[in-house]
Amino acid sequence: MEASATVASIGAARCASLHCAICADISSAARQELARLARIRTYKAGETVLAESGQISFVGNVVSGVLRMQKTLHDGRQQIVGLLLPSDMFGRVFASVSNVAIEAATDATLCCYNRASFEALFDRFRDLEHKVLISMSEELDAAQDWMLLLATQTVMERIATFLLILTRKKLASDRRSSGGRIVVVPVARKDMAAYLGTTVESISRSVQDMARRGVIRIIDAQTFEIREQRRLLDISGHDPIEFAPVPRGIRRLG
Amino acid sequence: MEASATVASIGAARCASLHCAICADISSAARQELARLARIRTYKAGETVLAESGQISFVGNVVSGVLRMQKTLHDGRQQIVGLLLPSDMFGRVFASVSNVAIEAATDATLCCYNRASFEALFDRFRDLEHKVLISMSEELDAAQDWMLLLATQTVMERIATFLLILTRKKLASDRRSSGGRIVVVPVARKDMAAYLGTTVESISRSVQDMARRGVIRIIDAQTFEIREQRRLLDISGHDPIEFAPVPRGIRRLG
DNA sequence: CGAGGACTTGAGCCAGTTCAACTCATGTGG
DNA sequence: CCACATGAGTTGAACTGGCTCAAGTCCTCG
Repeated sequence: MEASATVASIGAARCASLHCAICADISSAARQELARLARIRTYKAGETVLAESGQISFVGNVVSGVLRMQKTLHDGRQQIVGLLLPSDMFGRVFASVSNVAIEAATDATLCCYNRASFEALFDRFRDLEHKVLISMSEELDAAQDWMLLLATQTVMERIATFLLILTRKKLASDRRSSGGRIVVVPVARKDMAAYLGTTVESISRSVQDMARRGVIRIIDAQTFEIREQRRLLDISGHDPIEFAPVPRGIRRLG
Repeated sequence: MEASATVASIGAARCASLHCAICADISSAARQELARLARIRTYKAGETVLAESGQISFVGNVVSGVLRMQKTLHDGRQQIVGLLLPSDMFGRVFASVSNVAIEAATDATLCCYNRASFEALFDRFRDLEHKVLISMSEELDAAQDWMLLLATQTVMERIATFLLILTRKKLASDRRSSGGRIVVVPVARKDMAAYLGTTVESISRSVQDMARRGVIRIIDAQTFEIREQRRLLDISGHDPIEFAPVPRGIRRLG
């Protein structure tokens, strides 16, 4: 599938304009080098970016759309271990083969760097390697949070947590949003189920139940209005502070 | 509890002799610096090394015993997100507060470094920072594997996987072992349950069942003989190659 | 010896799965 | 433009793996 992706190069100026996590907060020299290496790739929903157990020839970050990182058991059961939203980094430095499959959950645009070339920049630009380490650290935190969620929480609690994380991410990315009352789930029920470790049926039942109880209002299958943030927090089983608007360190989703 | 730990400094020679993951495979200059910073701390089973949401004042690696990394929901439910065995690194660089609690699951000896001093060495010894990045990468892989396990596998499958991972780790650490037929679970049932996302009762039932079916033999509650490796693999739901003896990259447990 | 902890075993129950039927919305081609 | 297939989501009903609660055994330690 990889072959089907459209590839294009971009200028240094445009690279900075794409609100890209890697390019942000690094020296302009490093940014220029990155822009030289950057290749824009576009994927249709369902296409594979990196295969499980496949070569990791490039890394990069999401410009638009959503990627899913998923793992599959040999009998077909699968689990999404992370969703990558715009500005999130994907791929893994210093790893030749991937532990997870990375697929486009929606149509997506990615800013990609040849992995070897990207790693080679670490020697000249220390802040780049540091940035990658910090990103990995946040991903690990998120993974550990998710283990707790998968192992101990009910389906309804998981959904509440998921909605709150989406709200927080939205607040963090655009300040001008309408008080964060509207949440758009960026993926279909199937992916939501695979991420939350449950089934589409159970998701449906819990979501409808929350709507019946007035905690949320269903605008469409992907769009919800949060009517009672406080009760959603109670359901999620988390301390309110964990979902305080625009926290000190914005944790990534995947 | 932290205060109760016994602290002692060690000489450069002894540091290398402790088969310590951080000191291995780095320049002798770096190893000397590390030895100067190293402090040996000992903990009794149950003591806290780093508290959840607490300051991360030091990092290091396990010399003997087992640490558990665990997270607790505010209603008390908790989950072990990683077990740290001898030679594993613990703590988190560039993070001031901890996302997980790190506790001694058994009596343990740790080789510790002041976090700030440790991080300061990164400028002079690039291979040290690289080593930390690789270690974090492996921890992330393990976390993603565990998410798959927690979300999709049955309790029996999880136990089989756990035993196979322990077998592989044992094979990797001492070659001279007796064909890897004997597995010693290094923690009590309660921790095993918290790690596998289940209860002590369910563990007990599944283990007894595997013994009844002749897959394993129970020597004592912590010690098992693997009688039919092949069937254990089938139960685990993994490809045999994933548990090939002494694989290329030895993945950590937590 | 008694207390307490670790592990096992039994019985009942329930959250969430599975299977199946249904409603929409979208797209395709004759 | 309609007939029909296809996929996404919802709802219902029955089933079940694993949890909870309770009662035991065995071992260790003061």
